[in-house]
Amino acid sequence: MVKKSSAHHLGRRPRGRPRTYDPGQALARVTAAFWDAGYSAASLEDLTDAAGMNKPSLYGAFGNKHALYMTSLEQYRAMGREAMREALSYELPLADALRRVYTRAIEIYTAGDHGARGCFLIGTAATESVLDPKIRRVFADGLHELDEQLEARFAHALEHGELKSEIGAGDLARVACGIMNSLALRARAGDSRQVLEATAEAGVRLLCRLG
Amino acid sequence: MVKKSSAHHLGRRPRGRPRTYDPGQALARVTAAFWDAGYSAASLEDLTDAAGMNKPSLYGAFGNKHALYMTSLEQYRAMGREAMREALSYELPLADALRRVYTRAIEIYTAGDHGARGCFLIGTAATESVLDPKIRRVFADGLHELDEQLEARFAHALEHGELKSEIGAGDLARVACGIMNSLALRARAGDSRQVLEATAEAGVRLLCRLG
DNA sequence: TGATTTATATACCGAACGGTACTAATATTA
DNA sequence: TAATATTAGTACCGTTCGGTATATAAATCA
Repeated sequence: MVKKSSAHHLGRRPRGRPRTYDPGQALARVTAAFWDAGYSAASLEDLTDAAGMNKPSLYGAFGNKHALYMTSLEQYRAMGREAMREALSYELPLADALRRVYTRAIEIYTAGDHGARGCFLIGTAATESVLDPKIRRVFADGLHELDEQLEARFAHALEHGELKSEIGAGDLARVACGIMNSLALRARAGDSRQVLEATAEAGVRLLCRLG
Repeated sequence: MVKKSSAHHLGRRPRGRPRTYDPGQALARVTAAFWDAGYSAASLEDLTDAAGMNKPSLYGAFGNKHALYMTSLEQYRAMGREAMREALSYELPLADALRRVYTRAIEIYTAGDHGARGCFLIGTAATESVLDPKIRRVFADGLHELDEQLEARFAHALEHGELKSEIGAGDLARVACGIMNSLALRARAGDSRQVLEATAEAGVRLLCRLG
């Protein structure tokens, strides 16, 4: 694993030969490789090429392939959590907040050197989830975390009279999350940005009882 | 590929040694193996074990691993198309028709010897879709085929005054499809049947303007 | 400057991969 | 029953897999 000595942390160089890579950047490039190919199909050579590191260095920094992937997933979840937190405004009207969420999601899902890749969790962890309980745990946690962020926003809207619905905040959140999941899948399937945006807008209208 | 001689087709035994396997059943078992592990992680040994066939026989019957997977996908799509066609009644009210669609989907998604596996396309083809254009084509076609089945039903409802909405049938269909996609992902993530059913019901209500 | 520490780089390991010759078995046909 | 056709089964092919032993390079510390 990547260990920072206190010396390095304080600005003084650590003892041995210095790294030629930035751990966070290397991990992000590894994530990109996993994102394209999936966990099983991404070979260690793909990953070292992406990271610009050789195998022993990569192993020394992040452990074996499985541990590296788990770390990749955690980094992605942290990014996604923050992106959603920023987008899901409590000051904008509910519909506008949801629009920001979907717009930001579409940005993430359609980026990628080899074309749109959707959501990293959905695109790679879902496949492994049946036979790998640890990956399933992270995948499920990722879905539920978004559920909870959305549920809090819907609960706020229901409590403040911004939205009237017989459907509870939890169920509204799961539907809203589902629409986002669907954007991820459609992006990976190659659907156009226009289709993604239209689907998101229809979802917003249904959820907010507009139109 | 599996070839049937005209003699066999007419009930007369073909010339050589007879098969000890049923091609359709073997393919279904291969599908189950792919469904659990994904395309890349399913080894040829996994597949032969599942099918009860040895490697040369499997190759002779269906071609190489990629061709076998494509055939698997096609068989699944045919099953799914028929299941949706049956469930999506034009005689029942729209909400009840959608309920049947989601109920049938949940049945398929939660079956599986190693736990719920979701949708075969979403659980396995989505991952490969970025780097494999042929798989992406089948994956996208699968999504769009369901879109069209649903769109036709929504268009029918709008035309016959069963549903009033400013949102077009196409967008309604993509949202309805998205909710089903989300059921597939949540099933694979291990969510309970109860959660899946509640999410589906909330989707039906939103789509049909109930509650 | 020599010892120590840490990272890089090469070369290699045994195992598993997808795929295939080759042989044996089992049926029809002539 | 001999010839032919088709399948089943074994054993093996070269390649790639994830992972590691070993040697070298580059820094600090004493």
